[in-house]
Amino acid sequence: MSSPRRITLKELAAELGVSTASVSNAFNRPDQLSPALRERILGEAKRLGYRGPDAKARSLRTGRSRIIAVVLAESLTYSLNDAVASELLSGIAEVLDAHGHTLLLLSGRQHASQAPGSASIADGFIAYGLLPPTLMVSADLPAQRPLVAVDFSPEGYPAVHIDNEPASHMIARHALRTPPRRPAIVSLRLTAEPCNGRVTQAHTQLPPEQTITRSRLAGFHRALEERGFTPSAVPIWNIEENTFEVCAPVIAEILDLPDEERPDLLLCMSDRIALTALTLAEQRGIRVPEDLRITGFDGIAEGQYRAPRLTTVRQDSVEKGRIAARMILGLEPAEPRLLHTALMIGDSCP
Amino acid sequence: MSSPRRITLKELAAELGVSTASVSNAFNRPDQLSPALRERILGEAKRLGYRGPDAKARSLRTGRSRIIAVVLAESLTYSLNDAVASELLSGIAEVLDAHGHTLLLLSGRQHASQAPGSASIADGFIAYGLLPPTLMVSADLPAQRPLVAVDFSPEGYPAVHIDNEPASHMIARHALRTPPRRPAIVSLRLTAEPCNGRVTQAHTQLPPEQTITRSRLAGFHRALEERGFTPSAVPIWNIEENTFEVCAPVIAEILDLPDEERPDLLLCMSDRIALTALTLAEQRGIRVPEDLRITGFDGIAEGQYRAPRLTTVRQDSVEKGRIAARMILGLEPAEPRLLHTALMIGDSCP
DNA sequence: CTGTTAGCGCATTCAA
DNA sequence: TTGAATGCGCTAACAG
Repeated sequence: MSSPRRITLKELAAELGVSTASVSNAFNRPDQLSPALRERILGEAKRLGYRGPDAKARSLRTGRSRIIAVVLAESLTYSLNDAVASELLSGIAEVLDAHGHTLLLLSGRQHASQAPGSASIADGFIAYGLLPPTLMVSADLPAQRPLVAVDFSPEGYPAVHIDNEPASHMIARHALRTPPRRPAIVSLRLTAEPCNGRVTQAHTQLPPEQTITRSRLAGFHRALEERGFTPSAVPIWNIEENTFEVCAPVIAEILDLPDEERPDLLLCMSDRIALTALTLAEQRGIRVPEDLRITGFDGIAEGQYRAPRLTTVRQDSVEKGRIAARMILGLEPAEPRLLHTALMIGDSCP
Repeated sequence: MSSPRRITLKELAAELGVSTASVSNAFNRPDQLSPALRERILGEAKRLGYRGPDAKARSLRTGRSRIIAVVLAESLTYSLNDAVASELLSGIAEVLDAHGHTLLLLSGRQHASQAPGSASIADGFIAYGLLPPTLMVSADLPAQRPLVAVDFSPEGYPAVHIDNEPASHMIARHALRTPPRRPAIVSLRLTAEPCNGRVTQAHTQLPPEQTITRSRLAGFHRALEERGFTPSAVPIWNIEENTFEVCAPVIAEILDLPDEERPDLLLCMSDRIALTALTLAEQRGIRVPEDLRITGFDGIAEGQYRAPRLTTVRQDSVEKGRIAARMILGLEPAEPRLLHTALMIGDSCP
């Protein structure tokens, strides 16, 4: 079965006895040729199975591919299963779609090792949570390609953020209205060295521009201080990956502490963490919120459908994606943006 | 701010006083030049900010882009929020990543209208749930590009499926062991005309090759018949989109029927539908499984973490994605595949 | 081991 | 309104 090589524009032109320019125009600039000829060309094209100009050649020639790459910090496998990342992608996809662009998914890891090539096909980049290594080959060089950052702040590029510190302060403040005996914090990727468990003095924390976690922690700490707690005395457990599987053992470690040591308030940095805590607490017969109050962060749908409903901070990740996409398409100025969040008081921490 | 035009391979070669071939080889075929020269080239490249061969030109020249497109039946916005579609994408991404390929996301709709161009950049296609219109420009033409179908069966292409009919039969058989008084079916995109509500004789059903729903219905009906029910007497409600928002009103309609008409068994064609039913039943004080038994389909994580745990059929969408990806990369023969499913007996229908 | 050369398929000048 | 010519940046033959 010899593949009947895809017909080219040139061949189509030859077949019709017209110039390649006319065929090109028939597809790209209808006003540049007579309707009659255009119709004839399009008809013959369809008859011969010519589907229009080849994207590879077209993008080489024009320099534009109508492809925007999204570079994700985590693996695609992980990101696609994360509600927040998925929502971000939804928002991006919505805008790109509406403007005839398509979405290329890259992961930071893959990107670094192999296939450093396919990146340069994109007209622009949206980076989520980290700066793609291939783009910072030499940091002192001027920005070479349009890039918008989401949830981190690389120097020299516009970034879209939510108000992490105030949001965290707000929810912690709410939670602390009812004074806990033993508050605790469950953070997400806070430490420089991977750590699934209790954070100690030995751990160094990631720099604030590399992780939103630091801002969230700052917000928690400010609220704790205001309520008369000593922030440094409040234990922190850390989690490296926002999945049930990774969260569960850490949460179990917390919940299985002796009654007199077990926290009665968990300030969690994501809804996934909070939901895992909710599930494991249920399994152990720990009552929420009577014995244990839990707060989340993100406002993902799953946390609002189940009972008890999660007390959390809602961030609009879809909108974050829309804005990033509009920026990269030049539909709005590429300047730093800060989105606001909303406190959602559910049943897990009334 | 004049953008310092990206340096080209040719310019780099000139700068170094070597041929373009050597530079190309330095990046693509290390064994084709002396380590010394290669090192010199790579060093200078880094110094000048040359990131390697341009993907656009490279793909034109070689004919391959290392990009695989996934064409989704629904909008990207929808698909990215659907657990099953996300899992499929995860599986695909996992394999593509591992082999240095990247993932281009296309939606059937967008694809049809605009940007028919960017599709031809892909080396191959994985179509989920529908045949991309641009690919069937003339059906009688031989298959022009590698394509693998998932969850539907276009003529002339390999397809990856699960055993929908036996799986549905299996779960319905289980559910009917405890004879219900009033069983009902909640289907997903069963009808040719969009319908969110009760399905009547006036509705025509989609042809089996276009929707897996028909197979699932057949499985349910076979089990009903075996248990002495008249399939045609069992009411069907249909839902067009697998989201809480769209499911909720239809489920509400069912649950708000007078007690003596309300079904006491819901055979749902997706976990999302079943979970919505679970949530709405809870809100109404309808006890599951005492007053209402519910079965799902898919085996998504969300259904297994919550209480009561969903009785469902688990399909491995991730593996489905892996297989499709391996086929499109030529890592395994492109022939029809049928994946098996597993009955998961939870609390919603013991 | 290194250099020269000829396109990949197309969009866009410019001339007719 | 149409056609001929040029090269986008690169890789793969081939020649040296």
